[in-house]
Amino acid sequence: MTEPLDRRRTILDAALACFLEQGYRATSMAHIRQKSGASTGSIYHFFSGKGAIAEALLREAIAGWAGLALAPDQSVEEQIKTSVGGLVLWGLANPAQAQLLDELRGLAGHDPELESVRDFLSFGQDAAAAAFAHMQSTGAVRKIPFGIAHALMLGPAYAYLRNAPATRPDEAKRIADLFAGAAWQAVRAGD
Amino acid sequence: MTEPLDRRRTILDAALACFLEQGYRATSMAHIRQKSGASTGSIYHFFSGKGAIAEALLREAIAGWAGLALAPDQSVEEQIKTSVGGLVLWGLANPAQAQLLDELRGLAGHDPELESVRDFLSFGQDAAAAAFAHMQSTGAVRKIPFGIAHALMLGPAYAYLRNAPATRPDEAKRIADLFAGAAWQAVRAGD
Amino acid sequence: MTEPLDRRRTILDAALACFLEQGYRATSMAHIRQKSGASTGSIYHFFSGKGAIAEALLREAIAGWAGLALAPDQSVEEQIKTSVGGLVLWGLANPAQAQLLDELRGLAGHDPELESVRDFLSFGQDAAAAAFAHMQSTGAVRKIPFGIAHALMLGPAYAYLRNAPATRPDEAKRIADLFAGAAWQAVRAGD
Amino acid sequence: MTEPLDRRRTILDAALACFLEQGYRATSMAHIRQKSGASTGSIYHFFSGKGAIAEALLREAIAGWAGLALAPDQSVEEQIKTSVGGLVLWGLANPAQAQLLDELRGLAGHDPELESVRDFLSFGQDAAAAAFAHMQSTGAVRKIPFGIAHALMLGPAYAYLRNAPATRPDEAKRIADLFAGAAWQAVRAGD
DNA sequence: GATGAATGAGCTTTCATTCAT
DNA sequence: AATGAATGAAAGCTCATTCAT
Repeated sequence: MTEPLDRRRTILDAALACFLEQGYRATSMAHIRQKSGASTGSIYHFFSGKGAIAEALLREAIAGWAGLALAPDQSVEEQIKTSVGGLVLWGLANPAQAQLLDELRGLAGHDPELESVRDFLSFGQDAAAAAFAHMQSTGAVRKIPFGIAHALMLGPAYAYLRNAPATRPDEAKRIADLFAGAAWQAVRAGD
Repeated sequence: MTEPLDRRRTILDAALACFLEQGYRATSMAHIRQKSGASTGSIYHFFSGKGAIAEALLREAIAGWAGLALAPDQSVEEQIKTSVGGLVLWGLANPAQAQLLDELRGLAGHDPELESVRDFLSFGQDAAAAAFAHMQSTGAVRKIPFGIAHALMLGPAYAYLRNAPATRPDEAKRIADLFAGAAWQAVRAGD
Repeated sequence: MTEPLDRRRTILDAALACFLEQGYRATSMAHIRQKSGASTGSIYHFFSGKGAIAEALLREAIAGWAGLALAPDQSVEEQIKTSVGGLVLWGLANPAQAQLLDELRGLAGHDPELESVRDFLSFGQDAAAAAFAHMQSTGAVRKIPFGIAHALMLGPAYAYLRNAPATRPDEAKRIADLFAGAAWQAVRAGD
Repeated sequence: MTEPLDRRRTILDAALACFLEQGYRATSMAHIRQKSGASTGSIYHFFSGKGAIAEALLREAIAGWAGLALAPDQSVEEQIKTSVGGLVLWGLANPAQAQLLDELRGLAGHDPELESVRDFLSFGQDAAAAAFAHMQSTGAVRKIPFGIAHALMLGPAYAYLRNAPATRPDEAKRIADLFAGAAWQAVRAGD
């Protein structure tokens, strides 16, 4: 079997490679076509456009990073630290995907072809906001608007990952703990 | 003289208006031409391209925000709080410019036509790194790499300003203090 | 049996709906596929292409309108009035189909994929020409080329139906009589 | 001067040639580009799109045909005969342009890129309607809706020109008179 | 009878930039 | 200083049709 079983998979892989190499904007459908070996029509048979490919990749990338809200038996402190630390660990282990995520987050605000990406990301935000509201109701975290809390917790991680140098796994663990600790300090209920 | 004295000014104003309305990427030279009333040739007489217009606007925007390193007679705590708080105050008072700054920061990493913007921004980073190194040498702040410290201090502000709601001046002050305080807590020398 | 007996019928109905909604040119095979629920392959199993679907629909539409030459025991005046009046009545009662007929008549002249439609329509013309030649041989109508006579008789009806407003049945009868009378006046043997 | 003075003119001429040869729909911007020798950008510098080129050509074509309402000192009968006969004479003398007019009239109803053509044509209709209303107020023509009168007067001419055979000038005069006479008979005030 | 993946030429349009005047 | 005509590569996307299963 020289022919790949799943053409859709081939296209996604090629697109991811292109996006990581040159960025989303600089990647044209022609690039993806050449890299994947699929025809133009085949690509559009599976995806409605460039934005839809990005969205599919983003869903996969984020599925690879555990997600903000999970493990309900953890303490609030552990939940937050796990979320933030997990993001940093994932980002340092997958720097290219993290940069893609960052680029798409930036572009989604302005680019109509990334509307579905915008919706997808804001959906994640809503879930996080709900989880945080619950934490506030137990008195575990500061009574501040979610927008501010979110910025305090994840802003440093996003900012760091944007320009992070290559990092060895053991270092990555220490850095992740550092950001996780800072996030907790920033939002824990005041003394 | 019905003709404005400074054509260059007219072009910059028109470009800023376009960038704020539609974003940098979605703004074409034709848009700027129409909004400014200047001819294509005139625009290229003053600016070498779209990236150069963006850079000029960015320099003006950043000049409007005091800058990281200043007032050498302040304490380290005051310096950091002033820097971070000042960024937040400026961003809440000039939300459109703050969004432009954010968009350009994101694009500069990938877009060749924004190379000079990238250089300009990284120059600011270098100055900030030097100032932080000095603070570390006095023992006032944690001994962590500048990249991490920078992310801890300014990451939350950048993240918040990206999606910040419209804010009244008195509220803005409180929010700025909140981010300034958090930045100081995150990097002050450990207890 | 949830599946309809006649897939061909389903496809024709869907295609007609599409053509009426958006016009023939703007309707893609994909539209027909979606509206009909049939697969691409199924459509091509029954029809050799988009033009063939149009032709099939046109045959049905025209079958619904009695046709030019009929009822040989009528007087020439009645034959002509019946033909023209019948066209107008049919067109006002089926405005959407009439518009489709008009669109296809216009396109068939230029579009290679509508060659069979062109042939079909010109076949009708030939029959009408023969009938008219017979009328001329009896001295009942003017000795003018059929092309001119045809334009005089049916031109007004086609022109009116193209933009006709919605019409109540009783009004339609009066309008049809008006066009029928004018057609007869235009081609009857001169006084 | 080998270089044409007016690039816009060159483009229009090339476009007209293409439209007449292959029809509007079958003509691509690439065809116009090749035939005119102008670059893509140059074409779009002068025209906002294919529809705008068609509109410009249509305005010229119609300007070449005197127009419905003119010479106010003519009798109503002369006005109508001049209009209809003039259309036929023009159409037989310029069969290609007449076919283009016909094609565009047909397409303008459905094609969004011909919206301006539709507006232009309906504007002409409005003027004709006003002129006809005036004729009705003097009692010279039948009291029938303008839509019907318009179809009676011009429908035959349009229908004939669509398929008209090549015609010698002297024959054209006779045919034009025939259609003009029929138009007048169809709408003159009843005896 | 039926499916839908695959094709690829072709489409209109955008755009930053150059340069003769 | 200023003009605007001219450039042409590149973009995202459509679509009728084919064919192996």
